[in-house]
Formats: sequence, C-alpha cells, structure tokens
Amino acid sequence: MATIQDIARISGYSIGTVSRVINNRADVSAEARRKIEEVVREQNYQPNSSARMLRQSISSEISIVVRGVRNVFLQSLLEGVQIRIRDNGEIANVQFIRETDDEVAVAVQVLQNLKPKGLIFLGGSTKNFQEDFSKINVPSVLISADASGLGFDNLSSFTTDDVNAAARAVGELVSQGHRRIGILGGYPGDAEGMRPNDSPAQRIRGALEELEKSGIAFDLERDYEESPFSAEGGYHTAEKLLLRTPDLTAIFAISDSIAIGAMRAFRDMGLRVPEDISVVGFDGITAAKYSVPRLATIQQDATLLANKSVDDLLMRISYERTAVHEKIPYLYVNGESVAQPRE
Amino acid sequence: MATIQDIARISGYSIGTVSRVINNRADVSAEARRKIEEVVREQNYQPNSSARMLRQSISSEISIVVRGVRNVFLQSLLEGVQIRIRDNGEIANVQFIRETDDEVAVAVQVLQNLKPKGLIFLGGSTKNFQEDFSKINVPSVLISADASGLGFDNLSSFTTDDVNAAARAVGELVSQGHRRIGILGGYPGDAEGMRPNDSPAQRIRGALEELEKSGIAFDLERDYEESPFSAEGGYHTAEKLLLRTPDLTAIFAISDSIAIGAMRAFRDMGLRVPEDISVVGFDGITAAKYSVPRLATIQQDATLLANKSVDDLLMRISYERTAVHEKIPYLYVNGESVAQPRE
DNA sequence: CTGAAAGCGCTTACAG
DNA sequence: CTGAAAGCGCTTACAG
Repeated sequence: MATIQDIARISGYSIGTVSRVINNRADVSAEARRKIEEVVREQNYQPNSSARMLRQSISSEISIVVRGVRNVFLQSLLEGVQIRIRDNGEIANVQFIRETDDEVAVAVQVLQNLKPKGLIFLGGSTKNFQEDFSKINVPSVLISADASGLGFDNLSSFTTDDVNAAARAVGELVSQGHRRIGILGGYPGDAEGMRPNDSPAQRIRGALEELEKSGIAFDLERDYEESPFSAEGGYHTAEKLLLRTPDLTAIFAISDSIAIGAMRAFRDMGLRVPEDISVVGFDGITAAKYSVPRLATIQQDATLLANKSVDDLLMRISYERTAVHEKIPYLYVNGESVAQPRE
Repeated sequence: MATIQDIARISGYSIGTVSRVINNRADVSAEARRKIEEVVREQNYQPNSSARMLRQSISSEISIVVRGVRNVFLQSLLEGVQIRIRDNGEIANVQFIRETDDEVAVAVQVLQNLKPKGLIFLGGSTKNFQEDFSKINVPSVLISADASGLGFDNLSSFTTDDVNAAARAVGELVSQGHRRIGILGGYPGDAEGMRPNDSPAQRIRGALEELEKSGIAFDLERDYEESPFSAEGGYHTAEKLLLRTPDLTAIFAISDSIAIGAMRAFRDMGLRVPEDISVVGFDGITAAKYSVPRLATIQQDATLLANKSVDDLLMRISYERTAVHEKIPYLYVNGESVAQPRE
C-alpha cells in the first residue's frame, strides 16, 4: 500500500503539498496538482482513513441507527439510504436496535466509539430526542418522525404526511359506506413514551379527525387496539379487537404488516376480506402487492424519503446549513381488501 | 474525552503500562492492574479506535457484505448476525450490493478502505470466491453457500442442507400423489456464473434427485423456469411456466418470496391454491406464516446460521483455527398450500 | 514488571 | 505557493 510519503517521494513534492492536493485545497499550483494527481492515480493511492480520523478526530463514516428490526418498511428505507450513501462515495455503518431500545442513547455511544461525521435515524420516538439529543453535535436526520417541534438545529427530519395520509385511508372506508371502523396499532396521545409528533400518533390523529369530520362515532376503549409493527402483532390484536367489538365492518391498520396479520386472523376466524370486513393498511411494502386479497394501502415513497434525507445530511456535513423538516408525498393504492359493508 | 495520557497521569503509571492493562496483557502486576482499571472506570475511558487502527493497521470492525438487497431471508439473517455481533461487544458495518454485483470484488475494496478484522458474506456465488477470494487475507465466513470445495483456509461456510431440504419439500408433493411437478427459481448446473455448490443449484439438485428416485419424469425445458429471488420474479415466472405447461399440479419454489409471488399469479389466473395447484416454498420467512393460504415450506434456522457463523468468525479472529464448513438442520413446515391433485 | 521512545499516516498552523 | 515540523492517541520492541 502506497502512503502519502511514497506519493511525495515519487512526485518530488513534500507530503504537505500532496495532502493539500488530496484534500482539494485551493492554494496549490496547477503544475503541482497535475503532477501529484498523476502519481496518485498511477500508484492507486488511497489515504489511510485511520490516520485521517486520528488527526481530525472525526471519522469519514456515516452511522445509521435502525430502530425496530422487524419493521419491513424501515428495511426498504435502509436499503434506499445505503444505496444513496454509496452512490455518493461515502461509507455507512448500521446499528440495529430493538423497538424498545433508546436510539439516542445508542447514538451517543456510537458517537463516542466511531465518531461518525453524520447520523441517520430510521424510526424513532421524539421523546428520546427531546431528552438526550442535545448530547449529539454532528449533523443528523430523523426519518419517519417529525422533529420540527424539537428545535435542534443539527437535526433534520423527513416524513410522510401521516395525518393527511391516515385521513385519506379512513376516508376511503367512509366513502364506501363504513360507519363502524376499527383502528389497529399506533398510540393515541402521549402514551408509552411516544409523542404526538411520532408517526404512530400522527396516523391515529389523522384517522380520528377524519372520523369526526364524517360524524362517525369512535370509542378508543372499544374500537381501537394497540399493536407492535409486525404481522404477528397484527394477528393477535386484530383477533382481540374483533372478539370485543364484533360489529366492526372495516379496519384501518397503521402499517401493512399489521394489516397482513389482521387479514390472516380474520380468515382464521371464518371472516372473508373484504366481503365480511374491509382492511386498509399503511406503508406500501412489497408483501401488500402480493397478498390475497391485495391490500389497499397508503404508499409511502421510500426512495424519495431516503434520497432527500441523505442529500440533506451530506450538504449539512460539508456546508453550514440549517436543518429542514419536510413532508414527502404519498399515494393511496387501491387493492382488493376494501368493499362496501354488507346489507 | 480522557486519553491514555490522562489515565497514565492520574494512575501514576506510564502509558505503556496502561496500554498493557487495557489490552489484557499478562505481564502487569496485580497492583498496577487494579489501580489502572479503577481509573479507567472512573474516567469512563474509551480507547481511541482510530489511533489503535493506525498503529495496528487493522480496524476493530467486522464488515458484512449482503448480496441481494431484495432477498427477505437474507434480511433476517443480517438481523441475527448484527445482533450476535453486538452482543459480543463488537461493531459491524454493512455493505449492501445488488444480486448481480460481485461480492468478492466489493470485499477487496472494503478491505482496502476499512481494513476490517473479519468479513461475513450473506448470499454469494462460489464462482466469485473461486476467482478472487485469494486476494482476501482476513478470517471470513460465507453464509448460504457451501465453500468446502474451494480450499481457502480463511473461509468458513454455514448453510442449510439444501439438497436434502429440497428433496424433502418435493417428497411432500410426491407423497400427496403429485406426478406433474414444476420448479421455479434456481440454476441447474453451471449456468449464469453459478456453481453447483451455490444454494440455488443445490436446491434444484435435491429436487431433481427426489423426482428421479420417485420415477417421475421432469423436463427442464418444459417444467422449470428460472426466477430472481423476489415475489415479483415469482409472479412473472409462475405465469410463464403455467401458460407453457398447464398440466402441472404442483410447484416447488426455491424461495418463499418466489412462492408467494407464484400463489398470487395463480390466483390472478383463476386457479385456486391448493385445490387446483399445490405450492411448496423454501426459507420460512414471516410472510409465509401469514399468507393466504399459509405456505408449506422448508424452515431454515436463521438464528442458528447467524450465531454459528459469528461465533466461528470471532474465534478465528482471535485464535489460530482452521475454517469449518457446516450444514445447519432445517424443518419442513406444513401449510395450507398443499393438497392432493384433483380427480 | 515497568518506563522511555519510536513510529503508524495523516493534517495544519507556521515560516518563508 | 511550498516545505519542515508538530502532534493526533495509541502499541510495541527495547532496556533495565
């Protein structure tokens, strides 16, 4: 492996000048730049990142913290983020944590150990950010929760417009004539360490607003069941909800995984989807396109979320910019899981 | 942030001795060890990994290369691997590459840039290893393809017994009375840069052996269709296969994603699963448990594959051991997607 | 068992 | 515009 010493010796310049060329500093003569760049190419020289990090006491990597390893939508988001980072010639490391772990606490530790130059959070609850994010001083992005209310100038956030999207999903059920609609998943209000700006809460909010606007009665105690973001969670909570409230004719699940588990539960209870009960999901994961019946859902734009987030982070790493908070458009996708209520 | 200098100053020992304590060297007095460890704890000292890497010219990270971002089974494997690595206090970075990319070429580059102390490959074709793995000199593990024939002493491999598992899956179809069985996915023989030891080829082999043993005729041109590892791939190739060969009564898909896409395609063609056509998958992903109908499949033990692979890698990083090649047990899981052929 | 010192490969004031 | 030199925080022969 060639080092900066070799390049200096071969090119006839000092290592200082070589370093300046490598780092694209302006104060180098065109002549020196040309010659040194040629040698760099010839020798296939790659700067030693450890030495660089040691000197600058910051790594050249970006750390990604994924909260909720079972969440299929986050996986597609992660894929998009990784690809965008690589396409920009940057390197990322990933930390997977459980849905119950504290992503900010993990990030603080990662920051100490790996010294990333930027952080990306996939999934997360604004509560943890509120409490501990002040310990983090590198540019960061939170994807899938709105951090605008938190007031950190090094934290951007990109998210689907959860309130409107959920309202749209419920609106589809209402327009089919449903008046007895159940909700699966999410957290109403300030429960369980969640905050009103987290997407589970936002989706509930959008759904409730739409119901109210349509003059449809809804009772959280009776028509709603909390659920983890998984098919397994959806299966069990759907069963529980429908045993308690058998007159429901439609379900809004705040994630496709939950919806798919719910559809399977209904089937096992002897109910047909959509003839006996309609289901709408949220996310637009692959499984929703191939399920039987095909799931009607809100399609989030994972690619756009990923690309915008990475681009914003890279800009803020290199230049002085303020954090932004942006809502990404969604699409309602028809499926086979919604029909008019019986009789 | 405390440095080794601070610990030396506070404890009254030299930085050499502190370094020896941190690295658990034997040649330190109990007294010195006790005192220094106390100061380390008090100061919450974390060695600077960049300095360490620079000095030792090797990173303390493990790099994971995932080939086939769309492959759901690899995602669950990745999850298991990550968790096992973290549970052992180690740090991993992940590189996602496309199914068509060369995982060994990427690894060579990663090795140069990140200098990981070990490599884990999720998915991969032995062809690329055969050609270029000699350039890689750190302990490595290949998961989901058998590398025993390659003869690299720094490359272990862990894989499900694909031949027997595929034979078992097809055997279930045969025992139900099926004689016209189609196969979806995989590569027979040496096609497309695949090698006979790669799992797609092994699964085909097991299936063909079982068919032959049962005296069932099979024509690759007529009864088989190649498919990418995805629901989308399964959807299109299943349709193509059945339009060409409509007398098939059962399908063996070499992955659950393919099987799920196939079931959806059959439904859209007006066929019922399993009444009109039976389907068996391979992998045991979550979606298979919640699909309608539930998919009969081979359940691979992702957790055991992940744990054994990580444990083996960590042992070989720390100690002089030879690489191993191990087959992990599988389970056949009954579903609702298999029935006897009609009439 | 311990300390003093070299050196890993860089970046960056400082001088000219 | 360029070079010489300090120093980032460690590890590891070397000497005692």
